[in-house]
Amino acid sequence: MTPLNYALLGLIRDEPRTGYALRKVFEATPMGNYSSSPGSIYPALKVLVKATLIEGGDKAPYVITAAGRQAFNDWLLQPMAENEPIHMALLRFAFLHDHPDKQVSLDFLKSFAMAAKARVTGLKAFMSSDLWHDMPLQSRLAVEHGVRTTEASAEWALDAWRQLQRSSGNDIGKVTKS
Amino acid sequence: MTPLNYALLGLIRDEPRTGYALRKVFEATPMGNYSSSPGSIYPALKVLVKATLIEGGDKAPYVITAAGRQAFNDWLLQPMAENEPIHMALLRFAFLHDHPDKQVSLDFLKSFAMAAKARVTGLKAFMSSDLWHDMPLQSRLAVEHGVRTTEASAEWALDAWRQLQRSSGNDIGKVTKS
DNA sequence: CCAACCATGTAAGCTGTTACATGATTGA
DNA sequence: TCAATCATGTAACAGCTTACATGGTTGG
Repeated sequence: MTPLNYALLGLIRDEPRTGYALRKVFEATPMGNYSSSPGSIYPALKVLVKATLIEGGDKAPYVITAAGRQAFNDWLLQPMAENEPIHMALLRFAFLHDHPDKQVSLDFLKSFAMAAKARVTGLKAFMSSDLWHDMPLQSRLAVEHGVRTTEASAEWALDAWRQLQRSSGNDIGKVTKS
Repeated sequence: MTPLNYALLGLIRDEPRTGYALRKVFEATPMGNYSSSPGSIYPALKVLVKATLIEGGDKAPYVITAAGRQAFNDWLLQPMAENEPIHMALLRFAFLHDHPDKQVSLDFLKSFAMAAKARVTGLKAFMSSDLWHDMPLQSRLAVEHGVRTTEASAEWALDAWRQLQRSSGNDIGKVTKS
């Protein structure tokens, strides 16, 4: 299961879509990072069908299967690891939207903030090493960039936590949905 | 010429190194994003030798050639494009350190800040679109993350500009170097 | 002497991209 | 009718990773 596979699976979980509709999503939203063009999407969809995570596809929209839902949830529910690429973690977070329990999203954001802070700590450790002092200014500044953006990431997580916390409450409009 | 090729070329330009020494740099510094392990580095070095951008290599350190220096500079001296991946731009910036004219680095930072701001504008445009309002909170927050970190990027560029501006001045110790 | 590190390499495979091809449908 | 868009696909390649293999050198 590649990143793209999960992205596709998630979009299909949200609502049944054809391959073409999926491509449109990638074109129209910042999810475009996850590929785009036919050469990756159509083969990936076939893989998902073979793995019985989705079904459909003869001009009909793809639909997620029970197994697919299971696999997708397993993936979603892991906390963020320190070495998980940030865009991966964000993808997972975005797909937590229809999880019935808001607390899951809140917990995820906590783990996100922890991971980001751990990375900052790692970079700062490097900045105390011998190597650091011998580096030219431009190189040191480039590392600083990493610190700054990762700190911004961590702050975002905290702000997002607060926003989500005071948001309209659990699972509006999806009571007893199968 | 791949990202890794440029990273290797730059490190060899800074000082002659063996393949192993290059691997150590990737292991020991945040440049580790640009690969690591033998399977990528040694083949890449051979490619660079074949392209006559570097020479050496029989247990001897690789050294950059005149053609290599030329190619590397051509790559370095382009301003940042809006769609250039940030880590690429940062790699280029880091390698500007021994350019005799500090102004080049300053100009690059300006283009970096512009590119970052343009991206923020793009994201904000998306946030005014119809799609935006139909997106669930988590997805919107994920997009916000992009805004926050990209803004941090732009601010970094401005701060870096100031720091570089008041730094020790042009080309210390490299007057009349061929 | 043996573990650890120096140093280089290859083979297989995974992901994804680019570029192309195909044909149906729809609106001006 | 003709361009645009819907819709799907394949072939070729790029770039990198993992895992393995190999042999030399050095320090305890």
